Amino acid sequence: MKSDEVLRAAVLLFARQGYAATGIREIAREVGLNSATLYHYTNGKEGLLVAVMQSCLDELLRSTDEALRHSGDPQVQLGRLIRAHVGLSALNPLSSRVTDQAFRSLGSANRASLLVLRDSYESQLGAVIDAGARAGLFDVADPRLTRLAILEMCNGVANWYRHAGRLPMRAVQMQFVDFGCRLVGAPAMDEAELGPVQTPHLLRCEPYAPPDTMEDLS
Amino acid sequence: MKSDEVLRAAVLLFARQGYAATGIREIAREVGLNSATLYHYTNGKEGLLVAVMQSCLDELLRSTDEALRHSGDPQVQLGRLIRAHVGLSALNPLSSRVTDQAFRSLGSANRASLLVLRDSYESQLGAVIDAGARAGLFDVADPRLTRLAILEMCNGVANWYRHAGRLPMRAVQMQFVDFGCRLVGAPAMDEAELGPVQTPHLLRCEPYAPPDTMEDLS
Amino acid sequence: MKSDEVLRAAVLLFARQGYAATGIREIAREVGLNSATLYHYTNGKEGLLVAVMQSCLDELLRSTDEALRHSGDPQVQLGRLIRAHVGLSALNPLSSRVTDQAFRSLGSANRASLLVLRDSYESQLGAVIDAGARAGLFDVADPRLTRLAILEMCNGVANWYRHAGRLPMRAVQMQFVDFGCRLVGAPAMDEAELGPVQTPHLLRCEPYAPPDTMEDLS
Amino acid sequence: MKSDEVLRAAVLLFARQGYAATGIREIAREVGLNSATLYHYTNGKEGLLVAVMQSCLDELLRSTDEALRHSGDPQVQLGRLIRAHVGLSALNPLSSRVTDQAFRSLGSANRASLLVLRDSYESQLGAVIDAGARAGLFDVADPRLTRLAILEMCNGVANWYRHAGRLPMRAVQMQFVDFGCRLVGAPAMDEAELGPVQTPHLLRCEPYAPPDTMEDLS
DNA sequence: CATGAATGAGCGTTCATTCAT
DNA sequence: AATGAATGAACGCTCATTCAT
Repeated sequence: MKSDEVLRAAVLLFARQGYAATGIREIAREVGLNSATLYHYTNGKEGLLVAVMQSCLDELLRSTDEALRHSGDPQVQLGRLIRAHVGLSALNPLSSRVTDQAFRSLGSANRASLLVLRDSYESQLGAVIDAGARAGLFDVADPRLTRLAILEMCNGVANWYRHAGRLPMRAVQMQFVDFGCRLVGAPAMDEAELGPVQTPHLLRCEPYAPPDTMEDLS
Repeated sequence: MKSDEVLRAAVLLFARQGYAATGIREIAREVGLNSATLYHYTNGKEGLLVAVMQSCLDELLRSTDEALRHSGDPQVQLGRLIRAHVGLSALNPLSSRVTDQAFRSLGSANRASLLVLRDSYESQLGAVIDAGARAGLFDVADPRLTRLAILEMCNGVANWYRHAGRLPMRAVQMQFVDFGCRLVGAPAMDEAELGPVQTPHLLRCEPYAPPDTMEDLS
Repeated sequence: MKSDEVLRAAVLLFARQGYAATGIREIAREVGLNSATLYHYTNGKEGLLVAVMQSCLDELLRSTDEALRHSGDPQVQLGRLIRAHVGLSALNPLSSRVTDQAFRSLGSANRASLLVLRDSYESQLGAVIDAGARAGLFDVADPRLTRLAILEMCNGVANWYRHAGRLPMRAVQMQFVDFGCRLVGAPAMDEAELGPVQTPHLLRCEPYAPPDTMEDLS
Repeated sequence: MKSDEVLRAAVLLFARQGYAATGIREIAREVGLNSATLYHYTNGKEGLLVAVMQSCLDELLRSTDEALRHSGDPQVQLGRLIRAHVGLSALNPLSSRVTDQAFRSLGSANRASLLVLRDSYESQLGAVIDAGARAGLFDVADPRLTRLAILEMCNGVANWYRHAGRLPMRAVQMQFVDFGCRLVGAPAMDEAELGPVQTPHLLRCEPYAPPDTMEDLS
């Protein structure tokens, strides 16, 4: 669909240059449209950003639900949470990056409603860590700090992961699950213990970015 | 000095709104100057950004040197590296944040020269991890991934640390040293083993941001 | 007919917001059409305006003819002219308002041809006043100024008359006939002397505007 | 002053083409400025309009005060009110025209505050008519209608009066005072009875419009 | 040291209109 | 009869920067 093409072009440019530094004429040019035509497919520049962040956060929450539903064991939950988060970020690095960095570019109404989604995710992660700590399964000195460290570590994946990279996504996911276990002081887990694989969804707003154009992402 | 006031105002606004979304009139207004006058103190908007990033990266490299010089033991080096990095980020969260996020706003010449500094830091961190791994002191499956995880985790500090926060800086530093040890699979260290305290420098470009104005940083 | 619906929507919006401030998409939306479809029913935006002004001025001239034909007495003619003009404006306030104010929005060709109609009306009014003055029936110091005063007074009716108002149209008409007589220094007339009632026509372009939506007309 | 030049250019174009149909680049070109420079002298397009309407309505109210203060006799008050209003409109026809027609182009905040001024004027006129009627000095069948007729008649002056016209302003003023007396059924007054001459002020926003450029005002 | 004035370029957005379907 | 798609032009406005004073 054309409107997805527009979305993908927007994400590509937002990720490369930042939201504020990207013009809608630039986005339009990328998909071969006049800038006016772009308004048939979108609700304007902020509308594009909202669409991206919305679908990215929706998917994050959806996969979070699925991750937590599988087991009541905090360590399994933590592992599945990280695997899902990393999978989403690795499969959709540009959308994830934009979602992470562009809150401040939103108008206050949109910012508020999207922050609700992000906060919901973060507090679910926090709850899992707290539960593991209380149950004596985790060895954490400061659960809040641990949560922040894990979060930044996982969010960071979008900053460097490239599809054409050295490691397949599955390996990166499992490495990060291991990082998570280490950070909470829990024993290592193998893939079998995590339960059924969660396949991350490719978002309709995620552009295909040829590897060489991504050099300058940061 | 007046030019430092300007620098601090710029950092404050860049951190809050992003470089592209901040106008130089806005910066000038913050320090009670006409926007034209500002050009007596600076080299323009990008000049301000370069000055901030330069001094932040310089200080990061300086403290890195100091950290590595103290001991040849990879674990001590890693701990001191993290302690310095976290200290710098916590004491100068706004400058650190700007430095981390604004590479893409630089012209290509400035970007290239500043990336050299950042890459130098990152490769020194990488070298320490590799050394620890080769020496059998660390238990790392993929040194490169480990380096990235540690980096993002430390960089992330600038996104949430507040001076008026729950934990004193020293506690946060030691927590992150512990996170680093866990990630590389090394035993925990206490403060004594790290050697003489490294006092992070307060950058001349770091603004004092009243805690309540920082709520909306992300 | 659908094309009349379009016309009425246009008049409503032109009267409320002005011609230049009204978009054709807005007009189309009002009648539930796509803006492109609207071009099947009209000759574009200016075409709509021309149609409105044309029919309003045509009707003004038609009722003028009828008014003058009935009697040769300048006072009766003046009274019938005013009664007709006020009746037309009161029954079609929105169309009249648009017709009065939108000459400047016309292209030069259309403006010229429609100004001919308006000038024709105004000079017929002027002729009646001149005739009454010459015949000693009127007491006017400056016929031209008197004509202008009467004209503006009558045109003004469209600015404030509302169907749901305090006074019925007939009463307003007779009041203004009286105003006219006073301005030319002629004795008052009662409705009988004016001859057969002239029933103003409801223009096909006159929209029905619910009284509460008309509060903000000026 | 340059900002007055800008104001005058704006009034000229607003009067000729209407507010909505006038671009700020057009205004800027008229005074030989870049459209951006215009923002050093003004608060933008609506700011220009507000300045014009404000000063016009202020002056109307100021002269109204002066007119009413001189005498308690309703007929003298009415005469002085009309003389002042017509004088203001004749000396500043373009500003008056814009002020009369552009309420609907204002944002709601500005519209509300300026409507207060206009309503204040209109109700003072209404009060004078009511007083004359109650005192038996006037012979009015419907004071409200009479007020509207006088208002439209006076406002209309700005639509046709030209400085280079046939009649000097003073003559037009006295003619309209006479019209007013006739409309309220009061005896004619000569200039002496009206009390000291009120000299209307030339507004700083009133442009000098060469007579030939004003042909197309309506 | 400081500023008001100035500008070309560009911003996000809307415009009236056309045309293939 | 109706519309989605498309566009060049223009909208009001802000930008970083320069320069004479």
